[in-house]
Amino acid sequence: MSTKDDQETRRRVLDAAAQLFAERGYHEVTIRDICSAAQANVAAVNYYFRDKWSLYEQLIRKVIEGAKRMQAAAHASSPGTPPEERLRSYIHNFLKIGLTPAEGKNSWAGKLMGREFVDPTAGLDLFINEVIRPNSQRVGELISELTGLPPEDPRVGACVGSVQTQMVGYFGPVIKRIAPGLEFTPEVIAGVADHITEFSLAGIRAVAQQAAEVKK
Amino acid sequence: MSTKDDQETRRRVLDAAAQLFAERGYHEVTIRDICSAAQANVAAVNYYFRDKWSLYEQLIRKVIEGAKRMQAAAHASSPGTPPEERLRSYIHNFLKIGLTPAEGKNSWAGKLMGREFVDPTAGLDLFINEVIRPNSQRVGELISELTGLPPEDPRVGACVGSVQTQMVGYFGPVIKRIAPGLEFTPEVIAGVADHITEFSLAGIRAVAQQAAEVKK
DNA sequence: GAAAAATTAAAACAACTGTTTTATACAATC
DNA sequence: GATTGTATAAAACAGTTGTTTTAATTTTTC
Repeated sequence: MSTKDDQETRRRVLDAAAQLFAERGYHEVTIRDICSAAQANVAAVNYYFRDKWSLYEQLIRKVIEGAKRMQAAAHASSPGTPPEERLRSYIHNFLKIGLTPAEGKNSWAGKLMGREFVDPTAGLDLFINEVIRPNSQRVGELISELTGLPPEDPRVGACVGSVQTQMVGYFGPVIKRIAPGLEFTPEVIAGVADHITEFSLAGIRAVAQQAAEVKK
Repeated sequence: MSTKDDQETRRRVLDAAAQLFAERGYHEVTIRDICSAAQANVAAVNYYFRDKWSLYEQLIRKVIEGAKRMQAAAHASSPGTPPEERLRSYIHNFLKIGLTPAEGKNSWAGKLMGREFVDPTAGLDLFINEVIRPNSQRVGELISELTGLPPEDPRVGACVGSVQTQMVGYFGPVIKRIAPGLEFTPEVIAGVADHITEFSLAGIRAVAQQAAEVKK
């Protein structure tokens, strides 16, 4: 029926590619790197996946799927939860996905996402459209709820930006150099999430208060 | 005495390189691109600057110098100014350097700095050590003053991170795709700076308040 | 104005990239 | 058991990169 090793090298290539892309980014990884790490021939990538990009795209889509599932789960938190706690769990979840270091099986996914913020490819557009944008909208609704401002208000958009940039900043290349020894253990991640949450909630309330004063 | 065009092609190459590097980043610009834009021969880069990297490094160092002068001027604001306003002018200055669109003569400098956050090279290390780090320290002192916490306190560091990431976020690739039509006019920049300032001041005060409560 | 130095131009180099081709081994199908 | 389809391997290809070489030209120096 099936071959002795039924697409086994295909999987090896896929695994090696995930690992390497997550570590170094799309442009810094060659087909030869991948095939060498997967102990396969140079032609394997073009044989199983049409070309280098299609291989990468397949991985990106996996990441997006995973992120969507995670976020859906996170947003489905008990409907009675106050917006403050919904914001906190959103932030915590986002950081957990992206910062948890590589060990478990799907650890490359978060790294790859972070990579896209640093060394963007066309994959970033996919990611933004399917993950970031819907999330921004929900965060916007949350902030709208917290401030009493309509979701389209530019001040709400600015707050969404402040929340997102604080999170994304932890993926970027600067943090690693400013704080080289920083290990992202679950406790550290939770601490970061708490800080961003408290910091942002205060900022959001200030914006709301100022808006109310202007209106008066 | 001096040549008819006294290193004129050298300057042309340098100008073209600045423009192109700022637009596309180090890796995406070839020597041939530069020389073609400068209407010089392919060998010009290697003749005047030893190699591609040395040319780039020279530009990075110019950026750093300019940024240092700017920051020094910004920090030398009247000594009686309250920390809130010092923070605001710091943020505004940083954004102005980095976001003001290309037209004037030295416009490429800010773009190049932003590029390093997106597509980092060894130049980022120089920039971090000579610009970001000293600035972070001053912002840390500012926040220390605002919160009453010692500068080494991790909570102060977290606040510094929140301020920096909000600013750097506006350089990244995500903003351009979330808000594609956004033009960074002086008014928009001032608006962004004001938002980040108010947002962050509220966050900082919240951290201070929580710290005071814990102590009690 | 001749010799020396500096600059520009054109071509060639060597290394590397993604991809394709060709050949060979192997399993499955009839 | 010959044929067909699939998987691996090795080699070659075509394009691009940064860099160097070799000549020709211009400019400076004496």
